[in-house]
This record gives sequence, structure tokens and C-alpha cells, in this order.
Amino acid sequence: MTLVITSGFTFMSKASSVGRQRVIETAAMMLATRGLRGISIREVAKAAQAPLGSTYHHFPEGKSQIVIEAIEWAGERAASELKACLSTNNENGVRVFLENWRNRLSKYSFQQGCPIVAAAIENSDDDEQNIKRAVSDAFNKWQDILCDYLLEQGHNEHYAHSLSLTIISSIEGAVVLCRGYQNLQPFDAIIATIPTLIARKNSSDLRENNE
Amino acid sequence: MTLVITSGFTFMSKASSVGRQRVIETAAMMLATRGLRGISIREVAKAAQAPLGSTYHHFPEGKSQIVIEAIEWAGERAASELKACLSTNNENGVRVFLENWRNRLSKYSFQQGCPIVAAAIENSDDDEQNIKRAVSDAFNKWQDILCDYLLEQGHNEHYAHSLSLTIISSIEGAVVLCRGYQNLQPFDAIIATIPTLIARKNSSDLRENNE
DNA sequence: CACTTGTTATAACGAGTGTCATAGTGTAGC
DNA sequence: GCTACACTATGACACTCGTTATAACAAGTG
Repeated sequence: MTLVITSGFTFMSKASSVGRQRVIETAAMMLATRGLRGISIREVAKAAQAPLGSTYHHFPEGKSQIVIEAIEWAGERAASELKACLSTNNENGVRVFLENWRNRLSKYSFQQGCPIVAAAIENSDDDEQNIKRAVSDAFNKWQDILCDYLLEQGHNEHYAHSLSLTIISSIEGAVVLCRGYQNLQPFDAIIATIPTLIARKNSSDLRENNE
Repeated sequence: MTLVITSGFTFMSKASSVGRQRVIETAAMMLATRGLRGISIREVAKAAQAPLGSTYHHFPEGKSQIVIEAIEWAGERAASELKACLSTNNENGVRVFLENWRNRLSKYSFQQGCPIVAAAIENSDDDEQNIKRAVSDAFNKWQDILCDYLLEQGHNEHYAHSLSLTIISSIEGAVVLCRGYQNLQPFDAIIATIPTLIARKNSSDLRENNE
């Protein structure tokens, strides 16, 4: 339940901005745990030790604003971690990133997944096209980073595009499966298979099967 | 919104059992659309044209029973479809299954995903270890079917195990990404990459990287 | 007819939800 | 001092939620 805050985000002049930021990070954590409709502003505020009365001061658009900012923050956080892994580990970058995710999953006993996934799969009849936009923005950012990396590794553009989407899909799917299975087998599986797709530099056997 | 009922499920003697079954299938559909906490018994009953007063007659354990039976039904349904694809298409079986999923996604305009995923990622503090069990049962069934198929295709046991989990992870992840992106690119990506993992019969380059 | 049995109708309970209005607090600048 | 303003406290509104209790209904059986 305890959340370690590492961001030095400063925005306004006062100490309350760290309270605002803590609400965002707590919302992201609870989103990853319980889903979009599983969290309430009251609970987020309580967990963030922020006064409920002030959430509508910091987030005048209400819950959807909190959720969107949580998605953006989590997306940015994962993007910078991915970038760091890829730039410092060269051809093993993806594997290191996978293993980081693996460790985080077991650290939290499969209670936490990906907040962006949680926001992606819960439709509501009326509201919030903006949530979907924040979700696709996050996915897009990860894909761009991965795509650039794969191009640097010598893959052609088309394969880099497909492979980057495949990697992200596998990760997100494996996180879901691990939470269902309550063990790490799905993640260990993609750690065993995905790197072989990256290692293969010539993608000749791929082209003939495209439509 | 219209739900086509294809199952010939008979259980009790009366026509009301089709009402009961319709509640299950409607719950599965709404679960796939709005998530575990996004559905209410009242709404499911209304959508299934079943009287609210009788849901607690057919499902005395309440919402959790409805959800569990919906998961079981959806898991069984997907399992039999997967089995059919694999047995009638031999080495293209997975590809056919992927394309079926792809078509279903666009048919429902990315509104519907996988009900089992929805149930897998929403933790609640107190209740329902049984939901998690139903989820992992469904995943396990799919994995067994895929694993047997891959063994028949000539893969060794360890690779078949890893690859089957990778395939399921990729599909579930791609479904999530497609809903986020609101387009089919993620699914087209895994259709381009996954079959190459299946086509490769010798997994020699895989073994050296395992821990 | 009475009687059972499977099903439905209706109303209510307590709890939780997002949101808002209003009043109160503190602190910085004059 | 005092005003301005960012923030917080409190309580309320209208709503939905899962669940239960209780009564009614329909149909078959004796």
C-alpha cells in the first residue's frame, strides 16, 4: 500500500502541489489495482492523505481529470523507464525492461497491473473520449520509443513497426495473465520468446505472409 | 447491442432456463464492454430482458455467481472456437483464430474486449477468490489446447509451453491496445509476427537464453 | 378444491457514488 | 492592521449499487 514518490515535480509555489501530485500518483496506483470504476475520489483522497474538499480545487473537472492526469503520468513514467533501459543496455534493452516489469509484478503480489490497460478496457456509454485519447497517447509514445530502437538495431521499418506493437501487446497481455494465474509463468514465457523476434535481423520470412 | 444466442444449453425443464442462460451471456458481453465494476445486476437483467426479481432466484449467490458463470461460459466458448480453428486448419490454425478475433474486434467497433481480462485486472479488497479461479481456469484451458497443438506441430515441450503463453498474452494485449488505439494496427502486428514464432520448428536459439 | 413448486413483482435497506455550495482557514502582500 | 487568494472542511443532493423480504402469480398434482 505504501507508495514511494520519486518525482520532483514542482508546479506551483506551494507545498500543496506535492499533495496534488500525490493524488495523481495514488490514483494511478489504485487504477492499476482496482480498475477505472473501482476507485472513488473519496478513496483516492484518503489514500493520498489529501483532503477530499480540495480535490475539486486542484481538479475542477472532477474524476475524469484525475484519471486522465494519472494515465498521462503513468505513461510518461513507463516511457522514460523504457527509454533508459534501451539506451543503456543496447541489444539487451528490451530484456532488461521485461525483467524490471517481472520483478515489479511479483513485488506487488500480482495485485497491481497497468493503469493504462485498466482505463482502456472500460467503456462507458456517455463520457470521456478524452480518456481514450490519453490511453492511445501513452501507447503511442511507448511504440515510438521501441520503434526507433528497433530501427537502430538494424530492422526494416515495417518489421520495426509490427514488432514494437507485438512487444507492447505481449507485455500488457502477460501482465493480465500473471494476475489471473497469480504466478510469473506468462511473463517468463514472453521473456523466453520475444527476444528471439528481436534478435532476428532479417525478416525475409515475414514478408510473404502479409496481406 | 443485439446478442445472438447460439447455445442449446438446457438444464431445467422449463423455458425459463433460456432466460437464465441469456443473463449469463448478456453478463459476459457487458463484462467485455464495461468491466467488472461497470456492470450492475439491474442493467444486466434489463439488457437480457429478464426480470430483476428472478436473478436472485437463478443466482442465489448474487453478482459474483453471475460473473463467475459468465467467465466460465465465455472461456468455454473461446476454447471450443480455438479448438475448431486448430483442428481444421492445421499449420494455419492460429492464424485463422487470430483473424476471427480481428474481425470480431472491428465488428463491434472496439467496444468489446475479453470478459476474462476484465475480470482478471480488477482487484477488490475483500471478495471473490472464486473469480480469480474461474479466470485462471479459462486461461489454462486455452493454454492446454494451444500447447497440445504446438506439440503436434513438432515443437518441443518447453518451447510449446512458452509459445502458447506468449500467443495468449499477445492476443489479450493486442485486444487491449486495439481498444485504446481504436484501430486494428496492434492486431495486424501480431498476425504478422506470431506466426513466425510458430513456423520455426527448431528452437535451438531459444535454449541458450533461458535462466 | 387445496397444495406445492418455480418464478416474478415490488418496495425497501444501508451504503457508496460524483458533484456542488458554502463557509472557514491560513498566509502573503500592502 | 487588512484585504486577497489559495486551500480546506463540512454537509448536502440526487443517484446507483447489491441485497433482502415479502407478497403475488402460474402451473401442475393430489
